[in-house]
Amino acid sequence: MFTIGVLARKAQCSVPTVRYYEAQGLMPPAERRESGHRVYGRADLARLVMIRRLRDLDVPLERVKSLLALEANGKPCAETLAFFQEQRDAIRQRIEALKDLDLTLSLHMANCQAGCLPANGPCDLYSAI
Amino acid sequence: MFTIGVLARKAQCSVPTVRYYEAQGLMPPAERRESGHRVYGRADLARLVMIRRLRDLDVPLERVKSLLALEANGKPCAETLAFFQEQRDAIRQRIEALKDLDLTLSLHMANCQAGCLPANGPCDLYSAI
DNA sequence: GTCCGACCTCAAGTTACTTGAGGTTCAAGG
DNA sequence: CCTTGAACCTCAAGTAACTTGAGGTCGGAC
Repeated sequence: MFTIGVLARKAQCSVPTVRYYEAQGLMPPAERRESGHRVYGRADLARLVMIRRLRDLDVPLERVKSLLALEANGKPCAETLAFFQEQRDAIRQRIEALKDLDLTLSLHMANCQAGCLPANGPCDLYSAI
Repeated sequence: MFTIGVLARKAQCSVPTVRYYEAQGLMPPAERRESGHRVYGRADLARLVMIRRLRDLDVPLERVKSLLALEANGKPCAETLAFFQEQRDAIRQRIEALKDLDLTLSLHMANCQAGCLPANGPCDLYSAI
């Protein structure tokens, strides 16, 4: 059992974001202390982490919401399985794109250091494309 | 020389986005035909692609703008070099995080297929965390 | 007991686009 | 030549996902 601040830190997001998710129905209404302060448990953290992961992949909140609802309703697994497959493919594509960009930047930086840093002159950003 | 539609397609973004970037001063005011239609060249494409790449890394538009301005002003290269280094580090971290998530999803899917698909029952989303 | 950091609510602001309305322009076919 | 549908134009308004701000309460260390 922990506070919203601790929850947010563990899930790597801001406190207002957690409250926002609750307001949007992505997180269940949190239990409260007498004082009105929210209290969270392990399940809440798990759910929040999952939301954040999906958001990192740019899955819209609405889709995250319906996916979580799907799980809660105990609907057939095939639907979520298909979704995960899709996400995994997206991840792999993204990894490839990032590797490509990494290489591009490295080349650009090498050019930059070789030709332009000694003279302290400008370097051509577009050469990186 | 090509139209805004062709430019957008080549840079993998929408036509309104290109116009938006122009309005925000990220793209230079495009040349126009008599008709008022915008006309673009290779340099424009290069610039737009760079903007999109940086945006894919969640670099805010303001930062993209100042970076491009830096290049245009012919300021010392060290500043942009540092920026690229930073971006490259971010990319590498992101690749690692994505690989991790990929593995997690794969494991989850395997569980899902083994334990839950035959019975067509629900599978626990949180087991993936 | 008091003080500071963490919590509360509610409203408004921000970023980066997207969508819609209402109207020209271009180019391929009849 | 004419027309017709896709692509272009401007300007205003809408959207997603947060973030920030104002104004106030709570908790626990000194």
